[in-house]
Amino acid sequence: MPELPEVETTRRGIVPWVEGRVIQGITVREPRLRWPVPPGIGERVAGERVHRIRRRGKYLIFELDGGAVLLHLGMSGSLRVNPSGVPPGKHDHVDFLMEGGCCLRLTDPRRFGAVLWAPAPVDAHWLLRDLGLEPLDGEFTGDYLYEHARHRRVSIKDLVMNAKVVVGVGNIYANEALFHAGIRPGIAARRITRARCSRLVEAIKSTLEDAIRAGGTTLRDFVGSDGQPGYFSQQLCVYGRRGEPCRICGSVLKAAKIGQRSSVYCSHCQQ
DNA sequence: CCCAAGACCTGGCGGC
DNA sequence: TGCCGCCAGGTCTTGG
Repeated sequence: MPELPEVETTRRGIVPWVEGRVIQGITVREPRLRWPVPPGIGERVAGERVHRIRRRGKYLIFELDGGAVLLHLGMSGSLRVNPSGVPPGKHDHVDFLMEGGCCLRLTDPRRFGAVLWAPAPVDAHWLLRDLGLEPLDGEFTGDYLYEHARHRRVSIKDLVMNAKVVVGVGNIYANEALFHAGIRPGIAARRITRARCSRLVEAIKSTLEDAIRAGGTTLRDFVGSDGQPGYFSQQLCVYGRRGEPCRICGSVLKAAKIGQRSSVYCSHCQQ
């Protein structure tokens, strides 16, 4: 379920093991991910130092000389640091063998993840170039959201999940942020006032920050990169709580399909 | 350009 | 216990 907080938690977990170290080689057991893992990627990156690991939306970017490895966890991916020599499991598709002997392992049962090479300038890569603002960036404001919302016929939930507007807001945190902002997920974006856009932007920021602080949400198959689960699931107000009482007013939470995705909301607290 | 729906995959769950 | 249909974190692609 990696959304932005899970990806950021993963990034922070692997930085001490990867940043500043040389990649000795890559083992690709299963190249059939969202896009095929490029056949020559091992030769391209072997012997290169990872200068920095940064995040853009839900992409992890390993910056090397002359380009970067782009990594996406899809819907079911996770990255772990293993001591080398741990036998791979069925869904352990790619290993990065690091200087010092540890092994960064990508596990992804559904294979919606990606491992790609992006030549410099990395941000011009076709997967990155059209991405919208980072939600935690100061440029992401109520006015920015309002300008993107005011002529759009899609629901406000679809709009905040649109990566061309703002990155990193997936189904879980869209539901949560709309609850905290008191906005029904199915309302047309064009009907949201500037003031409510501001409230929603603040809710998106605080929800993501709280989730990062908690180490992400634990759902089914996500485990933090250090092998420990995150704790944000204990703070979820609506996601996965259809039929349960609202934590604020006690009303039974309702569910609806919006833009093909399940949405849960409180019909009393959200208007 | 905008929007809705389809596509890619596997695994877990509830129901019978 | 076994099988079947449904559902799930994402997001690119297609067609209207």
